[in-house]
Amino acid sequence: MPRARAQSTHSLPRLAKVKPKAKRAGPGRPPKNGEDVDVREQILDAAEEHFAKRGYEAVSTRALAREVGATAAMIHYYFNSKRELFNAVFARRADVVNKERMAALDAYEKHAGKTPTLEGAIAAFLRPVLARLDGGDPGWRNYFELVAQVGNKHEWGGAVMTRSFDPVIQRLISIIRKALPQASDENLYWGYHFLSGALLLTLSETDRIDRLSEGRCRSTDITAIEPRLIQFAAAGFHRVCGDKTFR
Amino acid sequence: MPRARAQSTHSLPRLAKVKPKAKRAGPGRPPKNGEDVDVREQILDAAEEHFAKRGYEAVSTRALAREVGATAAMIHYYFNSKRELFNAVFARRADVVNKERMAALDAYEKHAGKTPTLEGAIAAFLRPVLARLDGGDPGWRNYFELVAQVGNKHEWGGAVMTRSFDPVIQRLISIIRKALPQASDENLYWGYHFLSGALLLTLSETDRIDRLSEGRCRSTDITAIEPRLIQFAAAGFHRVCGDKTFR
DNA sequence: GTCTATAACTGGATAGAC
DNA sequence: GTCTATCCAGTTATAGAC
Repeated sequence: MPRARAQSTHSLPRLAKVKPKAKRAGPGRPPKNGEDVDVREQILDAAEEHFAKRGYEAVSTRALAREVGATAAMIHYYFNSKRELFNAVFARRADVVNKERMAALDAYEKHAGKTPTLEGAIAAFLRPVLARLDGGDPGWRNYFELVAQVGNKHEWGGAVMTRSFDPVIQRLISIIRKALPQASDENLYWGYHFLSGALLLTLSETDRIDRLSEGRCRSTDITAIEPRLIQFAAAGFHRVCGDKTFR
Repeated sequence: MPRARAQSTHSLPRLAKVKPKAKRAGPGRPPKNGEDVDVREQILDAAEEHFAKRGYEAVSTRALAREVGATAAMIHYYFNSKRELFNAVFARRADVVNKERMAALDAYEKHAGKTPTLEGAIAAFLRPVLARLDGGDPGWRNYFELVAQVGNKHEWGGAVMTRSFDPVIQRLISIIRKALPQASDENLYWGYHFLSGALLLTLSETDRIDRLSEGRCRSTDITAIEPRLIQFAAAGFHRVCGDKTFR
């Protein structure tokens, strides 16, 4: 039962606080202007980190509040409920990465003209994600860890991922279809399913492969992963979509 | 929801304690002998189902107990703690599938002699898992869903998966190495990483691909997935392990 | 906007009767 | 083995002071 949030007029004259953090925040759409890192953003960051590392259910709003020096009441003030906080976390960076991916795919298609390659399309699709994984920003790494978990969770995987990422994936598949004009839709979608699994496991950055390989591979080594994933997936698509037994 | 037994029959009719249990179970090491479907097994089944569908943290021991007509105290009697219950759930079927996979790989290597193929080795590795996914047993489907979640969870993925599945994976890689004698260990492990991701997403059985493909593909359609995954992964391994730029 | 206080409830775990 | 009763720390969420 969503209640109305407090509506504060743009008031300024606040009692002198020891710590003037935020300018002001309206309901759900707080200070856009960007100097001080406001509480809302800090809550999103903390939630992102802990949802990713320990799972949604394992994290309490109290603990999140404590971490950013606020109280649990503040979380409800900004987000109404824990579940809506999760949705806000998930959507925040999805918009960014979707735009970038879409632009990369557009640019690639333009550049490739009528003869796009699988490798080129997949590379354009992966780059915006892998670049941010590799960039050292812990916020993005946490976010992608969370995506990996959600994508492999029966309860949430279908709906949440579809809502957030479908258009850009259909765009990718439309380019691959040009590279493999003889491929059936069924085979194209299965190809994407396998690529998606490989990518999600990469995003989760468990140290599984580190242990398995006794240190030869590191799950954070994007420089090693990126060209290999592109080639692996491209070869896989070719085989699946070209094999007569599947047509 | 095939819960076999009705609740509140806990008076007596079924178990006459004729069974001379070899020894009285200590905590966590309960009745080994096996005619009657005992409470311990029912708890494991219920835990498997709900941990898989909703996640470890979201499930309470109380709710599990209620579902099988027992009390929360019983869970602690058998398993000592919630976390040990999880470990028991995870280990129970891992042993079964590991034995079967190992046997399948042994049989394939024997049959293939000195010229094993990637396709053959991967098929032998996948079959014991996909057969049980396809078999309609909800227990196994729940279990594999759980594996998919754990495998993509940063916190548990590395340690839990390693402990449970490493030997059989090393066995798989040793056969693939014979099929690709020029491949570096690094490339072999990355190849497995991608295959593993594709498999885990398949195990999670979210209806993601169903939605994305608008019904053309169904995430439960093992008959469609199995040959495609084999070919996709085999082609991917070939490409990654044969590409000079990675050597 | 941010706090304290508290409502209303659920969590895992244990003691001890039978 | 299985139950009831209990402990108590923790949970989300809300009310209302400032």
